[in-house]
Amino acid sequence: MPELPEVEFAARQLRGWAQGRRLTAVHDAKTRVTRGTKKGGLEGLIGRRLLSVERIGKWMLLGFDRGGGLVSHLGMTGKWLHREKGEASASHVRASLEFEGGVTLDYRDPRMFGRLEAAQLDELRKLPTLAAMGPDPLGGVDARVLGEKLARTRRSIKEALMDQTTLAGLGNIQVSESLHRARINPERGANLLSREEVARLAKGIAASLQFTLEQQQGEDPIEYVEEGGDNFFLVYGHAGEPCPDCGTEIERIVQGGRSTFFCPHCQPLRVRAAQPAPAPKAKAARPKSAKAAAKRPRARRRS
DNA sequence: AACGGAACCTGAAAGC
DNA sequence: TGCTTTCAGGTTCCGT
Repeated sequence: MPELPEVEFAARQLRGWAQGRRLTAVHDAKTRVTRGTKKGGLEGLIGRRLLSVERIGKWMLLGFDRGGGLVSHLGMTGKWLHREKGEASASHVRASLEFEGGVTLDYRDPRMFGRLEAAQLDELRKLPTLAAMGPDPLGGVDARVLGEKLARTRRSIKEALMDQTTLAGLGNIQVSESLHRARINPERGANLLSREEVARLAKGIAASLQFTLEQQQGEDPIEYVEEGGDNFFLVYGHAGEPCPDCGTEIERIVQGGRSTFFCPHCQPLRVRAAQPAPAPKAKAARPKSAKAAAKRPRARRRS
């Protein structure tokens, strides 16, 4: 699903496709995606030029001339698609923006967890969620600031990092990946991490975001892991498969109703002296097919 | 105030 | 084979 790297990629695509162009028409189906839209829907933006695309965590803020604004959240399944004139549109398109020069941008969102709302740009900035957003971790995380935030909560580190006021833009995937890189167990108390662990975590977060962003290149629309895209992640979606570092089976647990993936050997719950990795049993290969790699085990039914 | 959990939504996959 | 059930997840809302 779209998290910070995917939204950053989407923002760059939107700039390339439409920045500087004037909006000539909009079509938006009346779904909950555009719920909350001020009267007049997106039509109020017609005739205005797209000046800027800003990313705030997983949100995007599009700035138009004369103070116009459009806020976009991709939810779980949303994505912006560029469509040439005459090209057939995809399924589940909830809104379309037509710009001068034959550029049409479709907002596709099968599960409708996304959101599009037009209003004055300065009004949109005041939306409670946006106003409360924590620092942006792309490009580097201030370990001291992060440590101060974490010290104030007794939640698990997994749940604390999912909170957008801690850092803006981390989701279920990036949190699992970052904790693995930092070798921290997801169930550890956020306020109980050592200074050194927080420093490792800050580095792990930045590294994971950077790595994920590097996987998205070119003009092609993004394919999310859940859709069968390549699962290049270290632990996310790899339950039951060997840890890439030590070969131990990666585990899946549920925290706050969400899946967490981690390696019990590299990320022990109790800090202990370094132990040798279990005898590397003939380094079982990761499944090659994207489908198989993306698959995660279902929760076992109780009998 | 901080936290936990349900609701929202629909396609895909598992279960029967 | 085909119908039914379960599951995923970001944010919001509500109850404790």
